[in-house]
Amino acid sequence: MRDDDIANTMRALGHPVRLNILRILATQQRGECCCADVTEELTLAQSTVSQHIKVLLDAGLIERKPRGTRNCYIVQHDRLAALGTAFTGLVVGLGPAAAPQREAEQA
Amino acid sequence: MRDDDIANTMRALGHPVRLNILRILATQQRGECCCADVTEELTLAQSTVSQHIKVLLDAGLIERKPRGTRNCYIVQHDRLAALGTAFTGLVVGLGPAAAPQREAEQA
DNA sequence: TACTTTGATCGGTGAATTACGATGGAAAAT
DNA sequence: ATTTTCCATCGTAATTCACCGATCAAAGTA
Repeated sequence: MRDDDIANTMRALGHPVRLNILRILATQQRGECCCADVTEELTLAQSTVSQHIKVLLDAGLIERKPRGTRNCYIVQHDRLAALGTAFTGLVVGLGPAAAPQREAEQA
Repeated sequence: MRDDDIANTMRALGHPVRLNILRILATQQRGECCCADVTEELTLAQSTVSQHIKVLLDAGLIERKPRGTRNCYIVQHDRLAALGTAFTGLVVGLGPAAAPQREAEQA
């Protein structure tokens, strides 16, 4: 993962609403979670939510899964793990301390 | 660390130039590293570099240390560690897998 | 064949970001 | 005291972001 990628993914996570969306997606994942579900938990317009979702999508942090008339989204844990790894590498490279370290992922 | 903080810090890291600055700061840290040093490694204007530094500063990722006529900057490893922890917590909260995990820091 | 639901996408607006050169002020050197 | 060095900050232009309402296509339902 090179700097541009890391920066991109970081930026995708660099908005509270998107962190929230990720969380909503994760917690409701048992039942599959579509755009409408997310929207109704966030006081934002559907188009805005859709746009945030697109950002997460482009960053590879979630995946679209068409389900009949609706689109469900699932968190890409391996992508998150990859970022964790990259971050670790970065921080390790940065010096004496503070190296988060991932340790497990994708089924 | 709440969502806003995480998002802010992530956004600060969400630019390749800033990742670079962080790295430059870290590697040259033996000698202390000031704005001019950074600037001459990046094909960017001094004012632009200064601005990027300010972003990192505001995010608490680096610290300013006045050294006579110049300002030196040092990476705040504990802050990086804090972000690592927060990220870990987030990812853990997000589900089944992929939990980066930090394990050491500040002298 | 309508009609509805879902959600991506378009167009627009205002705010923020990124970049630059120029200014100004503080400390060091002369 | 004057000059030089360093760099934060200001002003500005171009770009991107965050948000909205409106629209349109696809798939399901009547």
